[in-house]
Amino acid sequence: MTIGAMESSRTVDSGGGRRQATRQKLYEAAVTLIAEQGFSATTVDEIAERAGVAKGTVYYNFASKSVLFEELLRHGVGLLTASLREASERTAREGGSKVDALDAMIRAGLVFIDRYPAFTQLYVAELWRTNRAWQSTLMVVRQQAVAVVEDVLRDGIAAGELSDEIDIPLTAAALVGMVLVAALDWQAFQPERSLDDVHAALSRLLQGRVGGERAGRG
Amino acid sequence: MTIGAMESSRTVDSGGGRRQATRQKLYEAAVTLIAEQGFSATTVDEIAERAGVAKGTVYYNFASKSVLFEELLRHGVGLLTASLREASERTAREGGSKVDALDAMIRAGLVFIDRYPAFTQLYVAELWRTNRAWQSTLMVVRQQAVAVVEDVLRDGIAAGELSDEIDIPLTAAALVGMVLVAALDWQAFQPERSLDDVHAALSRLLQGRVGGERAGRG
DNA sequence: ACTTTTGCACTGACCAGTCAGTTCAAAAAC
DNA sequence: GTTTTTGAACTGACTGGTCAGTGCAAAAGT
Repeated sequence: MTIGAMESSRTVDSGGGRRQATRQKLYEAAVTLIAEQGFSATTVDEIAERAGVAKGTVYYNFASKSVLFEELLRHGVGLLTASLREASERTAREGGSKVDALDAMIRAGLVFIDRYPAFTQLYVAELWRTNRAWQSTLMVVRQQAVAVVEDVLRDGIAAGELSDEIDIPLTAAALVGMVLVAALDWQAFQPERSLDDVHAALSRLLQGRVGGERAGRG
Repeated sequence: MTIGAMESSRTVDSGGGRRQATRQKLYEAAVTLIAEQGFSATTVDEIAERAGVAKGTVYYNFASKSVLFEELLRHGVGLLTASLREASERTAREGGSKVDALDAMIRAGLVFIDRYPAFTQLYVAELWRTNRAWQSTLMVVRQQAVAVVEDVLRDGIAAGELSDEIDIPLTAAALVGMVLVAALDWQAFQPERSLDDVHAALSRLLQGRVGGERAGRG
C-alpha cells in the first residue's frame, strides 16, 4: 500500500519529511489491520507496533483513532476516483465509445483493487454502516467515485449509444458492485486467476454477451 | 427482522417454545446492532437491553458473543439460500428459461435484502475479513448461496442457452455483487425507489439491454 | 570553534474507563 | 418439580487517550 503519496514535503513542516514518512507508515499499518479485523477490533497499540513507532506518535500525528481512519478513507478513495477518471478520459482521447470507457473503468477498478486490496475490503465493510462517526465522510467520498461512472452513463445516453431507459444511479451502483464483489471474491477465493480473466468475465457481462447466440451479436 | 423462522421446524413441543422465542429476540436485537456498529463495537449489554432480557439470559442461551453471532450468520444465509433455490425451482416448474431463473433469483435477492437489510449489511461487512474466528463459518455459508447461482449458470450452458465461454464462478460472484451493492445503495441512498424499479434496472443489465438499439457492439 | 538554546518528533509508562464473561440466589413460567 | 429467566455484583483483561520526559539537529549566542 502506498496510500499517501500526495502529501507534499514542503507544506507546513519545517523539519523535513520525517513526519510525513511516519504518517505514511501509520496509514499502511492501519489499513491492513482494519481491513483484517475491523475498526473497533483494531487497537491503537497494534497500529503503532506494526508501524514501528510508539503509541504516543500516533496521537502526535492524528487527533484520534477515528481521525486517522477518516483521513485514510479520504485518501484511498481519492486515488480510486483519480484512476477511474483517468481511464475514462484516456478512452475518450483515443476515440473510444462510452461502452469502451465503461470497460476501461472496470479494468481500472480491478487494477486498483488488485493493488490496494486491504483498502477495498475496509471500504466495503464500512460503507453501509449507519450511526458511525465517519458516515458523512464516507458518503461524500462514495458519491465522488460513483459520480464518475454516472457521468459516463449520462454521456452515453446523450450520445445515443446507451438506451435512454437505463436508470443512471442504479446502474452505476450495480456496475460498481459487480466489479467490487467479483474482485474481492477473486482475491479471497481464486487468487490464482489473472486480472485479464476477471476483466474478460465482467466485460462479457457488461456487454450482454452472457446469453448464447440469440442475445448478443448476430 | 424475523431472522429465525426456520428454528421452529422441530422442538415445537417439549417446553422449547419459550426458549426459542428468547433466542429469536436476541437474534433480532443482535442483527440490528451489529449491522449498525459492527461486531466488536456492539456490547452484550446492549444486545440484552434491546432484546428486553437480562444479560444472564444471553449466556444462558448462547455460549458466547461469538457463538451468538455465528448462529445468526448460519441462520440468515440459510434463509437466503432457501429463497434463491425456491425462486429457481419455481421458474423451472413454470417452464421458464435459465435466464428467467436468474432474473427470478435477482428478484428473490432484492426481496430478501428489502426484508432483512440489517442482516445483509452485516454479512457484507464481515464477508471478506480475514483473521476472524468465524471466517470458516462464513466461507461455508457463502459457498452455499453462490452455489445456487452457479448451478443455474451451469444448467444454462448445458442447455445451450448461455454462452459456454462464461466463467461460472466469476460471473456468479459478479451477479451476486451487482444485486448486493445495488440493493444496499437503494436502501441507503434512494429508499423511495420501488423494488420493481431496482429489479428492472438489474434485469436490463443482466440481459444486455444497456446498449441502445443495437445489442452488444459491432 | 564551541557551547547553549530551541522546539519538533517521538517515547512509553500510566490512568480512568469499558467490556466479556462469571456467579448465584431468587423469582417466574411451564 | 423442573426449566428458564432475572438482575446485580464482581473480575480481570484490555483500551483510548494523556503527559512528563528524551533525543537530536539546526539556530543562536559567545
